[in-house]
This record gives sequence, structure tokens and C-alpha cells, in this order.
Amino acid sequence: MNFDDSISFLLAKVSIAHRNLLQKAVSGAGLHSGQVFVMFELWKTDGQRQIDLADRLNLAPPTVNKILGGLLDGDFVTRAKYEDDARSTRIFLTDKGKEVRARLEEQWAELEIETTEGLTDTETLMLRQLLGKLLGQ
Amino acid sequence: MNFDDSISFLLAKVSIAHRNLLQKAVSGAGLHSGQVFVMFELWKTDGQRQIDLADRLNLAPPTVNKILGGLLDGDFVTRAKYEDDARSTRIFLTDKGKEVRARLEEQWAELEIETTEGLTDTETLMLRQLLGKLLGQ
DNA sequence: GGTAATTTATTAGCTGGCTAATTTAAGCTT
DNA sequence: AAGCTTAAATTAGCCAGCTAATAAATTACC
Repeated sequence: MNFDDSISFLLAKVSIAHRNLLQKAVSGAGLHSGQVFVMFELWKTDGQRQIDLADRLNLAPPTVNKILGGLLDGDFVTRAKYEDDARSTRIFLTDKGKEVRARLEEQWAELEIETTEGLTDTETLMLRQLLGKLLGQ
Repeated sequence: MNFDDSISFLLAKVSIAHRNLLQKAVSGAGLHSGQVFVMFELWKTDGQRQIDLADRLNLAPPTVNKILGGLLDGDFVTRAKYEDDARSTRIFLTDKGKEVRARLEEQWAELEIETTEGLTDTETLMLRQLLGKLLGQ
């Protein structure tokens, strides 16, 4: 068997290259690569608990906790107590957190172009479907 | 625009899920996810310098250096001086490093099956081609 | 109502990726 | 030969992912 031709190998290599692109793309907005996905989720639904964010993002709770630490330091989100359960906290966007969205959308569109640079429109569409399938969608 | 449907979003999500699978797959061989790729490269060509490994694996030199630290500790590789240039070291597989290959090939085949579980053979082929294209191959 | 089990957040600590800065050796230029 | 530039390895330090373990609150069960 040939490692280099395996999906696993190719996927791992693509992942690293893409994360480097992603990091460059979002640094202009003052964000780090992992923070972006939490922001996506909060833009969809503000005020979620950490455990909900972890579930929806498919991340381990300590990962979300650490990322939120950075977002709190950067003043992109704030924490508030969850009224129905003293164990939980709710995470809310700050004004800064809401305002950065426009900037990030622009950067994201550019990233999308860079990422799919070598592909035709048909190939891009196909890749999207295949990645979706890998995620069980 | 919809973040969730972007290639970048899907790719990032697939990457994380796949790395978790990868980690589980190779832990049985006593390896960590990042170490595997260095081993691949050494199985192809033993005795490479760190800078050559970094170039061929598309990784930053400090990343390779750190991974090699783990492989040295695990007795999978040894370091030797490079005879023509005192700045460089050559990395060689130990017997243990050579022997683990068979085990890893089995695990890798299983990982490949898990990874492409939801895909038909045609889709798998297509995904391989598309990922190759993203890598500029 | 009291105890046990579960849940949420957090802390500690690991690997893996990066950049920036340092050291040492090699090579080039003059 | 001296000095400048380049190149290789390393160190330090960052973020992102994970597991395991802990503390506190809730829930469930008897």
C-alpha cells in the first residue's frame, strides 16, 4: 500500500496547509483560527452555554473553554450566569464581537477563493458534497 | 453567505474529526498522530536531515524537531552527525522504528476504511483526486 | 429528605502546528 | 584572511486540539 495516496494522508496534508491559510486570513480581524468557529456559532445563536457550543462545534469542553478565554481577553465575548443552572454560564457577544463579523465575512470569502484556487466550479461543488458526506451530512 | 457551507468550514470540521480518528488508529502502535508522517518519510528514505524532512513534509523545522524529540524518546529513531556538514544531523530508524511499520500499515488500512465509510468507491476516488489537486498535485 | 449519580465548568498536562530569535557552521565576497 | 550572509538546528513561547481529574451544582432514586 502507498501512504501518499491514501485519503488519510492527503487529508492530513491538506488540513495543515489550509489551517495556515485560515490563520493568515483571520489574523487581520484580530482572531485566531480556532476562535472563528466559536464566533460563527455565537453569530447564529447568542447567549449559548459552553456545553452547547462544544456539542454543536464537535469540540471537547476544555477546548471551548480555552478558546473562550482568548475571546474574553480580546473583548469579543462576555460571560454571564445562566439563570436556571448555577453550573452553567452563558456566552454573549460584545459590540466588538458583533462588529467584527463583517470584516470576517470578507476575509472568509477571500479564503474560500484561495482554498479552491485550483478547482473548477464543478469540482468545488463536488468537494463540498463529499466533505459534507464525510461529516455525516 | 453561509459559513457552514463553505469549503473552509467543512474542511476544518472534517480535519478535526479525522485527526481524532487518526490518533486512535495509531496509538495502538505506540505512536502519536504527528509522528506517523515523519515515520512515513523515513521508511521511504532513511538517514535524512531534519531540514529535508521538514521540506518534504511541508512542516516548519521546529515542528519536525519537536516530533523527533518524541520519536527519540520512544526509541523509534536515532540521531547521527552528518559527515559533510556539522550543522546537520541525520535521522535513522532504529530496529523498533523499522518493525512498527507492519503494524502501522494494518492500522492505516483500517483508518482508511473508517474515513471513507460513507462514500462509494467512485466518491472515494473522486475525493482522492480533489484532495490531490488542493495540494497542487 | 438524603444519598448517589450525572452534568458543567475548570485545571493540569500532553501532542502538534506555528513564528521569532539564537547559535553554530558553511559559504561567499572582497 | 576577514567579514558578511546564508543555512541548520534549537529554544522559547504562542494557539488549538485532546484526555484525565476535580469541584460544584443538579438530578434521580430510594
